Amino acid sequence: MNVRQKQGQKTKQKIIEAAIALFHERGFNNVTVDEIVAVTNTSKGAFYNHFTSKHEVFAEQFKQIDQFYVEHLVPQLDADQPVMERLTLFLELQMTYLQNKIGWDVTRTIYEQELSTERSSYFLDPDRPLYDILFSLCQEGIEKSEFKEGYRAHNIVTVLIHGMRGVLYNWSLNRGRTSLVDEQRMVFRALLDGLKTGD
Amino acid sequence: MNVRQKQGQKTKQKIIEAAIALFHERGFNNVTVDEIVAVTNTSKGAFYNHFTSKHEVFAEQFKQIDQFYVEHLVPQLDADQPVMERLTLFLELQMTYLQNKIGWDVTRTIYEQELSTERSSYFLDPDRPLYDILFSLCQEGIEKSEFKEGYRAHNIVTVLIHGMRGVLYNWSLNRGRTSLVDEQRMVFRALLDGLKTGD
DNA sequence: ATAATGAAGAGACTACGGTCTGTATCTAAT
DNA sequence: ATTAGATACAGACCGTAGTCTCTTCATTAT
Repeated sequence: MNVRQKQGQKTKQKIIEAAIALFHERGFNNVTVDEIVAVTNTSKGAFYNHFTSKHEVFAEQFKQIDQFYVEHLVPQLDADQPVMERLTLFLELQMTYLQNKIGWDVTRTIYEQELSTERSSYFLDPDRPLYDILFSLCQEGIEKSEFKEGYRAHNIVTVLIHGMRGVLYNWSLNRGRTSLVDEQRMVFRALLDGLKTGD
Repeated sequence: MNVRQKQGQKTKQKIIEAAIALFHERGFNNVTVDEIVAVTNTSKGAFYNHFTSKHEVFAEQFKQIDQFYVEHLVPQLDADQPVMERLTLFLELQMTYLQNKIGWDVTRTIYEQELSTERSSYFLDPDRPLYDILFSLCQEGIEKSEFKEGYRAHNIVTVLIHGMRGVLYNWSLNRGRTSLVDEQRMVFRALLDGLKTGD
């Protein structure tokens, strides 16, 4: 990385940090791009050279979310446990993390952005790590006959993703006034009960 | 209603009809308020006198959705059938209606608006007819022991709403490329299976 | 009949996300 | 060493949602 690129990355990082701090402080919608470039002593030109939109600054911390799942949540899952137990634990840990570390405003902003923008969507990216995590768990679950007959791993993942979306959308809609962890528990208890083999 | 109010309502209606037509024609984001007031020979003043935002013009047709549920879907439910059957049918009819008559762009716009605006939210309005429909069905289901022990009607409604939100959000996100009806079937089969009494 | 009130509406104006053009400077090819 | 190209950045500019002020005129009170 040469001098020029290094300078660019420094500016980009400076903007990210200032923006995230401001968003956290006063909420995404109450922070303007003009303000971000003002406090960082940069310019619109610099900002839009590094990001395609104000929303995209979020993508930075968003990518860290899946990273966190892979690095800190998956290792907590005990491979000796049934897949169902592991799924339940994963969902519990995931939602706890989102509720306590990420917060509803960031979640809301991401959910809003994904709907509004024509640009590339992270939710629709099939290579998203979250999908791999769920897929391999579901695959294993099917092999061990923990799921009802007739389900393909892909279908179960779809169902689970729908559940997550519903729970997270609703939590965002309620501006964090509901308990994400409690609602998640209620929804996925029913969902997983409906998916598992009746014995 | 005096002359003045009558004139006001006439203007409002004119704006609604023109706006809905334009939205339907070219998509919500590609229609500007300036354009709407131009084709209706009105003004920004008139527009914002009747609506608090461009999004709100949608609310008009949105209210018709619940109206439709009450007037056309609920009557199709056979009270002799088990509640579970009726719920399944209701969801099927609901999603078919949304897919074929309302469309993903309108749905997407509503879902986006509900997240973005600080203003009054229709989704959060406890008096929304949809909630009554679901609540009374669930209440009856509990009385007839069709649901697992321990569930309150209120909880089941919450779970169902989460399911709907997830399915509809995802469908909007995919810009109608997935089959809402099929995905709904998959999700709610699992969900209702998990809620019903195991016998 | 006259005056006061206040809603419906017109349209200039503001705020802000995003674009466009221009400039300085680093890098790479000759 | 010189030159051509690329890129980080500055900041003027644009488009559009939403606001503010002002006018008009139906309605109501006196």
